Amino acid sequence: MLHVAEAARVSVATVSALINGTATVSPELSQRIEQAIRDIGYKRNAIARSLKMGTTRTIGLTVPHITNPFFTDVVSVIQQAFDRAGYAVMLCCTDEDLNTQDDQIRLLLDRMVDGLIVARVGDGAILKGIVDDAKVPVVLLDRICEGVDTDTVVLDNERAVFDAITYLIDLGHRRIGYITGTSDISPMHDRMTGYRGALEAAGLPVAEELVRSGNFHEIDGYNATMQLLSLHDRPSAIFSANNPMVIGTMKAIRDIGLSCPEDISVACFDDFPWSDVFQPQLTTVAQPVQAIGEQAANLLLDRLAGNRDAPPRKLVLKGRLMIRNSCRPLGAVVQSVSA
Amino acid sequence: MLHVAEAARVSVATVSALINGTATVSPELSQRIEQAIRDIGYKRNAIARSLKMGTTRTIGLTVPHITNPFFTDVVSVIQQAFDRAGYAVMLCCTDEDLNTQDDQIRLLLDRMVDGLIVARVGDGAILKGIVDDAKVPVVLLDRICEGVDTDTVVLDNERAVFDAITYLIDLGHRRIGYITGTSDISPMHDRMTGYRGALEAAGLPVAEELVRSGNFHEIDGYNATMQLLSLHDRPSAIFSANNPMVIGTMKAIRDIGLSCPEDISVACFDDFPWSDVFQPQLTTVAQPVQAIGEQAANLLLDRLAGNRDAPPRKLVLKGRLMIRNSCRPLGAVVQSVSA
DNA sequence: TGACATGATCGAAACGTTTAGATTAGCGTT
DNA sequence: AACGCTAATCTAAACGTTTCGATCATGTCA
Repeated sequence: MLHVAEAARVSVATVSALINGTATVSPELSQRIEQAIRDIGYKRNAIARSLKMGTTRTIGLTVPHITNPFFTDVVSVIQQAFDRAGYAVMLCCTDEDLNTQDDQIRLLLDRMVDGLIVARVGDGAILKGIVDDAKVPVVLLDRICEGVDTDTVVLDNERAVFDAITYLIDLGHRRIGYITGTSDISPMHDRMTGYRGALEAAGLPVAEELVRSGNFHEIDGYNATMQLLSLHDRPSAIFSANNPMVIGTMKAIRDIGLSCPEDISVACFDDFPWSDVFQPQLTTVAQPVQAIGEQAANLLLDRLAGNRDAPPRKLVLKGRLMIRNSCRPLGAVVQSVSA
Repeated sequence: MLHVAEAARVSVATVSALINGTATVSPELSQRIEQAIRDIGYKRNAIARSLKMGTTRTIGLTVPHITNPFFTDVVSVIQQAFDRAGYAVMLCCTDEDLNTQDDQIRLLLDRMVDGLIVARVGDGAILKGIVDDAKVPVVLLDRICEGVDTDTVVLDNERAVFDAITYLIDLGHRRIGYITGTSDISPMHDRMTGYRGALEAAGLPVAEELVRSGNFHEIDGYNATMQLLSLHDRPSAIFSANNPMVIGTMKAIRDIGLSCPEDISVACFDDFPWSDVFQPQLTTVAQPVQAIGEQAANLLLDRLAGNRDAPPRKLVLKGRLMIRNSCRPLGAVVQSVSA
């Protein structure tokens, strides 16, 4: 900018005024300055600007795994929304690890991000501190965090799983295997509650040997399914509370020589693009990814636009059961007692 | 930092020296400073540091669509690699649009990213300028860019498709539909060359009505497939040069009442996690995503580590044909003349 | 014609770091 | 006792912006 000012024989203040339109500058000088900018190929240094202004027009986004199709979609939507608003997005993957998440949030804050969208957080100490100190606005996604009071958008996980399990019960299934992630994060907890709730509502016992938990990855789903299928009284249906793990489930079913839905019915959480073109077409609980991403982005953009003092807003969205052909009716259909 | 210095009754220079270890500071002062840092909860401002140092420890990454599973995986790998190295990653999606890409690269450069990984670029004017002016190191991914001479990692697209088409020919297919993206970017061009090459090598004619191009999206694949299937002499196999488009292909086949592989064989570019658990299990050309991401990251990290003057390095990786059951043998198997 | 508002421009401080060079104190040599 | 050397610390400039307040010319009104 100094060079531009010199070339145009004006002060840097005038150049700044012209660029930002913060003051009127005469047509004559305007032209000289614009010419100089072109000649020199001047580009404003956003870092210096950020330092002075205290804002970076950058937000931080952390998710557990970008390869989980739910997060892939959400990241995509959020990225687009902020792109439109002129913000850059710094992306971090926490690998479901709390320490990693804290480190990354620290990294993002050091870099002075203007806001944060955090998906699937555990009870991160750092996060709690940030939100309490009200340094930058934070939006929580997909997960409620104990004692952290800030904008949040989550799914009604309990209801979604309740509906899915009830659907299986209505089909006549009585022994329904359930595969969950580690239950210390709220969606997993709530989904589990939905599972138990549906069984209880139908007057069915909750058999603990039918509930298996893993660490969100395909291999965990594989192992869990292997265990379920080798029970002497094996389940007639399996619900996987996590998308990557259901791949493991399908592989285990295949490897053990069974087939879906003939021998065993399968349903899972999170829809994916291929779900209705291949066989079996998986019955899934679809999250409204577009809405989730947009709402999260809007909440944060609203705060960034200056609406700092409004009380925390909690959005709870509904999942949708996508019924396809991976679950088969079992004997006589019994009506369950649904809420 | 000023507050810390005051609290510890030292100069800011001493604080800086301690934090960065750039000079020895006495145990006495060290302790006072560390105490002050804890008391105040001081965190170094990375923006001010960047301004002074001229480096942000941030890189820019642009891809066409993060929802394309190939890019999802590559982004994931790259993100991890830079995370390990202490770099932040700014992610942009170009939606296959050249102007968008130029805008985003400009945005990233304004923010003083230390380096750039650009995937699937067209002949972006901005990009050419950047690389030529040698401001920041750039690594090109998945795509060669005319006249831009910089580190690159690409797949041997021609060979990969050549092999896939040859496989179909070996199965007895003679009329093989081919669905491509817009052919102005090199992978699409090279894949097409592979297609034609395989047909020619087998002494088969290239029927232009069997080649359809779309704009990378599912709907384009759907439309293209509909056209191919309504030809009076329809193809016995379809190869889709892009992953999202093959979903459209499968849907079109289903909607028209045919089935794969019984009525029509299908293969495509880019593998995905579900490919071997559902029916039909798609035969695909798998790219070594892990290696591609890691190599790209390493090339850039190497430049960032100071190796600026080494001549541009071009890495060409091999695809792998994953043969599954979506392509069926057709009549007598004929040996093609393969290179 | 003097007072005054208006509009255009500029000088300089500030944002929070890093770092070169200056200063000071302590200590061993001669 | 004067000297130089080393180690520890500090002062101040710089990075590239934005912005407050000052300056100055010009036109308007009484």
